[in-house]
Amino acid sequence: MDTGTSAGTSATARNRSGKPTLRTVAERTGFAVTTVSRALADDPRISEKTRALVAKAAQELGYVPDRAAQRLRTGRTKVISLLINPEHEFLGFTDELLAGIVGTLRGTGYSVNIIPDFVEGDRTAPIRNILRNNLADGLIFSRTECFDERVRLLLEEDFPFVSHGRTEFSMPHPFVDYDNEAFARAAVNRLVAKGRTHLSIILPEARFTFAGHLRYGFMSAAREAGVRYDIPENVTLSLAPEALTKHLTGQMEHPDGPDGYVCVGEVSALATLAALSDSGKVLGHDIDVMAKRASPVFDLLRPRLETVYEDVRATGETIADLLMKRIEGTPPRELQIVKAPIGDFGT
Amino acid sequence: MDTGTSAGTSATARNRSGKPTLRTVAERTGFAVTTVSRALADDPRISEKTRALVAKAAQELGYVPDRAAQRLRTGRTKVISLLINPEHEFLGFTDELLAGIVGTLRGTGYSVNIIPDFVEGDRTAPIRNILRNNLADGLIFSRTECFDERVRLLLEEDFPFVSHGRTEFSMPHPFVDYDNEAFARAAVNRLVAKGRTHLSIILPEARFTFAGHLRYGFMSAAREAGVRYDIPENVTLSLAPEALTKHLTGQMEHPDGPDGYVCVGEVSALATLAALSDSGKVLGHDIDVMAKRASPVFDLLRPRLETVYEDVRATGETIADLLMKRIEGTPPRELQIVKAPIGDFGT
DNA sequence: CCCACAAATTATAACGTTATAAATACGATG
DNA sequence: CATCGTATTTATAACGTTATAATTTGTGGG
Repeated sequence: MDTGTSAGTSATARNRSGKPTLRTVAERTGFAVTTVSRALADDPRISEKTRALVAKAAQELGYVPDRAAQRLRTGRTKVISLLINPEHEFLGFTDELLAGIVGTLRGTGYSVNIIPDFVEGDRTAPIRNILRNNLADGLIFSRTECFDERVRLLLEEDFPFVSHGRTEFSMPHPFVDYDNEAFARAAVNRLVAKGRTHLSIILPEARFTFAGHLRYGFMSAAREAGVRYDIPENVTLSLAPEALTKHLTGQMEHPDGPDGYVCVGEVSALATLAALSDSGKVLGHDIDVMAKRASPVFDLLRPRLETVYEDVRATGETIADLLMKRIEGTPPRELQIVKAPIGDFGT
Repeated sequence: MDTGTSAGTSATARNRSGKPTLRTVAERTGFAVTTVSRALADDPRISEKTRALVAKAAQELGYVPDRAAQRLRTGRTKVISLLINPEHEFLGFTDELLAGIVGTLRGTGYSVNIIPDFVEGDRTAPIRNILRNNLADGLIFSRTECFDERVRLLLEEDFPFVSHGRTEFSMPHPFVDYDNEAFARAAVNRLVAKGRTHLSIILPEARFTFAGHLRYGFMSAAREAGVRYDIPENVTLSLAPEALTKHLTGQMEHPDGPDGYVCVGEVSALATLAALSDSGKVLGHDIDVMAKRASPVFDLLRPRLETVYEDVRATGETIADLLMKRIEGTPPRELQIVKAPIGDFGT
């Protein structure tokens, strides 16, 4: 019986910090701690009536399970680790990815834990640490390489993860990627349609898988269209922005330079616009530029570029979603998604 | 005695997952679990000799303490929570702040946990959750308001935190802020020195403390210089970027519009440049713009703006630093830092 | 050689949870 | 009415650590 009037007056057990535990709920309801634990987990071995009673009492007491205790007992951390890189081709890449991930994980009980992924040196070190110390139930990372050590290690250890970007391993693993080949093709085609005959692109470092996709899409579309193209060696998106600008300016000032550029991200696009300005060329007249944008601030750039959209936030949401499924046991082969470019150049 | 040759062959206790625990180290060394625990914590009650022996054995076995168990026993989580906001006046603000925090916390054993801070609704909700579930040992957040509910709550609960930005409460609390008043003053002075006589600025929403600092610096410097100034009502940095551009374009097209702008961040600066372009005005001729930048990509903007630098990454480092000190007991009054603008306009 | 006292180590319990095994209660069956 | 099987509940132990209290060891003084 619940008196209803004596809330808080009974001498129910409370721990040192005053927070209710399973024991508090047990004493309040008269059931054993084990029963309460099971009732709250909706264990079918506990009768419906008891489950309802316990749920009500827990609610009234404001009981929430202690994460550390659950973790110690079960070995599950309810933590997802995200490896973050300091550098990206997009501005605010991490911001957006994180927003997507965190937004999706909201209400699942999982929290997101940030681990720096300093690209120099051994990229598996932070992962080994997570595995060894059992710091997370799942892992997310980006800047995936063709033969990514991290993927190899995680597959070996059978640890749940979703990568942003594919690898070239034969063994399937969960990933969310963007169709960079399609993007590059579309950009080339659009430049060709505008009458451009000499195209160029600055690629990411070759070790990253998407560099290959971009290169393939760019080259094959250019060949099919029968236009000339240049892909500079030794110049990648990893270079400092000013170095990119300097390179592009030099290229543009050359009498026989490219008249059409494909830009893989915002940094690249800004560098191209700067070079355009520095070399005195006029967008749409001397040169055309097609870019991929990931953030709405791109619309603030002048002169306006023709772009398609890569929704990094949505990517984060999908990644979180797939990771939850992976943790629940869905096989890797069913957790591979390639997102199409959004929108059409020039609209 | 250590045979030296039988590494791994002895039947030392290992837990289910095969990871060494205190017990493993205890059996290996012959000491009690308690002794090992203390030895590893460099407890002076344990003799030097024993400490060395235990340390060596732990090292050899690859022992690392179990976080969940420590957390359950001590109540300390070794976790720092960071509330992140989806919107900011800087591009990649979270990226940079996070990089600073995570970089500094590296090697301290603390990890960073991300909590979304959806500005609509009750901003204390996520914090209450952290307090109730004991999910962290310390808290970091930004976008601090003059009378910030979060600060009030955390002070009340005596929970360690460092805010990015001050409040106007009389009770001291730890914070790291940027001297926005000095920035605004300097920007105004520079515009005046360039002969500008009618200045404007778009401020953050008034509830944020730094809006007041900017306003005060801007207004008082303008008054002292005896120049006209405009601060639009109902137009704040919270508006969508296009709305900002539209507003600014309208202002610039007005025959009696401002001839000098102070921009508080990159979004604002980009909007101003876009408006400049859209209204056909020329930077340096019709209008001058002074901005605060936080990222190196700013250098890619054309036309080039005169800027000072706010180092958000360094801010993150300082915040993490202060938070560690706060957790160790340093009083709040000693943990208040205001960072000066870096660099000089026009250099 | 015994005792007091400090130094060093150890035993025990507890943090809050869940897995395992054991114990009840409840009908239905013969 | 004894018995069995099932449904429901409970007792016990354990996850790996650290705080508290108890014990052992060592040392110098009388």
